[in-house]
Amino acid sequence: MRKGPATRGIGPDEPLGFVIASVGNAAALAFETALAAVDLHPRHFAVLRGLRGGAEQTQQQLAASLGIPASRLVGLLQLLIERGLVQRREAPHDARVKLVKLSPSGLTELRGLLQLAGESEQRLIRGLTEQEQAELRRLLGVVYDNVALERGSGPARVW
Amino acid sequence: MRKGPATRGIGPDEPLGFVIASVGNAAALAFETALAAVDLHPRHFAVLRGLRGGAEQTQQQLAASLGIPASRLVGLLQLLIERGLVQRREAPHDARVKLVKLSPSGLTELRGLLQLAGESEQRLIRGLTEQEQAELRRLLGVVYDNVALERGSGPARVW
DNA sequence: TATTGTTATACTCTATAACTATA
DNA sequence: TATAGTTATAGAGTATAACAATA
Repeated sequence: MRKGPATRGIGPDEPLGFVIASVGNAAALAFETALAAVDLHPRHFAVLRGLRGGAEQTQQQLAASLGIPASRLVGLLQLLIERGLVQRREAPHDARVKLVKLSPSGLTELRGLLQLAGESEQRLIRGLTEQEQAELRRLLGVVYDNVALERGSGPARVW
Repeated sequence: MRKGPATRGIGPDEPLGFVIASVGNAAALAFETALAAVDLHPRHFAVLRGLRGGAEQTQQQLAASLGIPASRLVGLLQLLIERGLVQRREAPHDARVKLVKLSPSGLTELRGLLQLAGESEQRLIRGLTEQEQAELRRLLGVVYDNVALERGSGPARVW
């Protein structure tokens, strides 16, 4: 043998950019699969996550913070409200505005989903020591910053 | 301040799985943007790449190796043939079968695209030493293998 | 009957443009 | 006029099913 270092399934001459992209895609798919077990999609998770602070928000605010058109939020909220995970009421001072927030069971659900995400993640990083995990996070952080630099703001949403 | 370690744009408590996913997505987007400059999409690049060996293949073979339905390959090939990047002929022994391969200019084009990918990648990993790059590759390789283990085969295609 | 490439169909996801009701 | 939420519309991308030619 000649060099040594040992990336097995991955083709050592595979461009690193492709490796990052395909591993990232696989990570997203793994989480999507995990979420499917509770019949949710990552985009619903993202909405719940956007409400994690607990405070009431207008749909405009929430949509803006998620980086999606308000019209798209409508359908996502509909499902979450049907399931009792999100509460909605008319704003007292302006009948046009609606305020949404996480319901108590929505908060519980969100915690469960984060747990789920953690388990999915554990399967991804199985075999890495604590130090290696930290190093991976640090290195990806640099890449993340480079991307953020190249585009206007931070990397786009995954879903 | 309280803890310290220093992933800047990224939120140190962001789950590592999400970090991988969003960085990977950003890498894919960056390459897509780079490809748009020559009016191609990553999926066309993938087809060219599938033909990189130079040997003739049937469309069935090519589609299978790319993991897409043969019907989907039709449109992709159409564009590439129009541009003279791919050549197609009827198989001599079986009139149902068509054989495709990279044209000479297609090979040139592919080399240029790989160059483009390399430059895009360099912008991603800017600031990492050679050693850090190798380490990142190694760590991602482990994650890659974990994913490959979890699902049947290797991580899915990016596009 | 079976297979190759192709076309038709149907479905999902998306953004943008209307629309309504308030202000 | 302007704004919040909603619904309608249109477009892209996809997989599957149907199809025509050949084996």
